[in-house]
Amino acid sequence: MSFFSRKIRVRFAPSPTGFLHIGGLRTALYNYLFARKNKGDFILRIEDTDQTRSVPGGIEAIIEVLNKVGLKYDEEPYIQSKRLDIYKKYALELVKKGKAYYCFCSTERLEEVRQKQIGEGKLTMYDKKCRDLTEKQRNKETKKRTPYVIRLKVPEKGVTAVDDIIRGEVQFENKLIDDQVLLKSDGYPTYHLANVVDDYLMKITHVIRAEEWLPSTPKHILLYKAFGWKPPKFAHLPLLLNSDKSKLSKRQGDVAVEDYLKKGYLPEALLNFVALMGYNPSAEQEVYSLEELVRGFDLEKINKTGAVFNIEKLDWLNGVYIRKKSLDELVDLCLPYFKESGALIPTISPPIPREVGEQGELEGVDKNWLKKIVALEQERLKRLDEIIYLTEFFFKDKLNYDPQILIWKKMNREDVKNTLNKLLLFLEKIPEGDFIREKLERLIKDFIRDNKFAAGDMLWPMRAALSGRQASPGPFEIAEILGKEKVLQRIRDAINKLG
RNA sequence: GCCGCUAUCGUCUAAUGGAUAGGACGCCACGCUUUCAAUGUGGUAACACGGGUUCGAUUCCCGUUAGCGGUACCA
Repeated sequence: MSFFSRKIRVRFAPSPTGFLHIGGLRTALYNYLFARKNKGDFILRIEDTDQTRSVPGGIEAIIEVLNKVGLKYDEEPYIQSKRLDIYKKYALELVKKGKAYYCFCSTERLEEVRQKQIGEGKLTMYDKKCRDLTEKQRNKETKKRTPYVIRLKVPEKGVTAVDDIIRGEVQFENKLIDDQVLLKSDGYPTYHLANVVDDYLMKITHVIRAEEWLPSTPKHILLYKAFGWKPPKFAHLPLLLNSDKSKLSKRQGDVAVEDYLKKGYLPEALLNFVALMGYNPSAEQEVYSLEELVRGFDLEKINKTGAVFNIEKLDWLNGVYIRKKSLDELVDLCLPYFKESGALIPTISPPIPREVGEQGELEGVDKNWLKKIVALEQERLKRLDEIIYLTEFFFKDKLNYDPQILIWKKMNREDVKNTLNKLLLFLEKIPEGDFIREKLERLIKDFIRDNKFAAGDMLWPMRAALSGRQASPGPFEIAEILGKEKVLQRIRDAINKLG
């Protein structure tokens, strides 16, 4: 950093529409990465200048999600609706300078003008009726208390160039730029005014935002010029897309970060995933910690193309992060899902084998016991919420399943029944204390060998009987968790089912 | 309509004026295995099209096409 250069300052500036959009998360993340990489500041600014669209609790929702995913911002969040007088002051200043003007046109008239223009196949722009009002005309309207807005007096000639870090120079003809409203009739600023004034006041050095803002950037640059301020640098991020390539939206899947969190996507997976939609700091690596992302971050490397949100890859990545968790962490992460599902309510799963561990009981269920269950599914989990379905059969007394699944390959009903009967007799003789995975495995495998069974002929029906599932963890680990009594019970049930 | 942006496997991406265009997800096959998963190995699949520039273009330029974004007293 040279002696003269200012400290890097960026901001994330969402509107509180009720939830944080996944695209917003990516924008926030890139701002964060850029700030951290450059030892700068990352500011949160709430752009709630549309009274009709602000949702109660919207601000809190955004802050909560940012906290949950660990994107820490510097300073207290700035709330634009609390800064109304500032924007008004600056709007008036522009009027005084002759760079903006009062407009008394009603929305009805504006709509008429627009319709007429559409009918004639012309551009839909304000017709500048009030642009050159005399002071007399103006005073007349003011006296009548006609509602007004303040509009920017956009130059009618020339070109405004945006120098974008990601896209290079983009030019816009001034004559195609509308005389933008800066201050609305309700006294609130529009996005354009508030954004420019705040970025100036908050000493923002780099505006990193989504590509949808690129077309309004010349308006912003014109505003900086009108004020006599130096514009920040701009970087317009490629959009996040639905699979049909339209801008990522609800209707085609979840769009709220909160929804992903609820389903059991881990914050680190979400950040990792979203970071890679736009660029990759290296050629081979796919899994990045936040620190690694910071280290490798470079605005110039971001590509220009929109990125389709590919949930399958997110699922894979989330699985990677789940497998990296320690068992203790994972159990804690799964706990809310167990609780919500009611799986832990003892009435549903009464006598279960207990080892009362030092961690104690949890709503009637021993945590060590729960740990064993979670351990079995760790490598199968893609989302935390799947833990419920995956482990359901541990908590139930009666399993409901089609007896057909008990039948392995070319065996028939009778074969399976006989096999299970033999297994039952054998297991009955095994002492309860030997219902430990390794021990059971050795005993049963010996038994299989001694009786010249094919392993699958015995183990498949056993596993299916214990789980009631086509696919599940192996029979020995399930047996250990269920304990002798339940194991025998389930095998008897299976035999009965086979008729 | 007008303005703007963009174009590498189905998807996310890497790289390059000269390479068999690399990785990941997905999918397929095989190995491991009692199933599933995990894991290992291998495979599938891309430079939108047409002109230039150049000894040589996926890469640079122009155009076409397509996609997307914007076109509000919404952000």
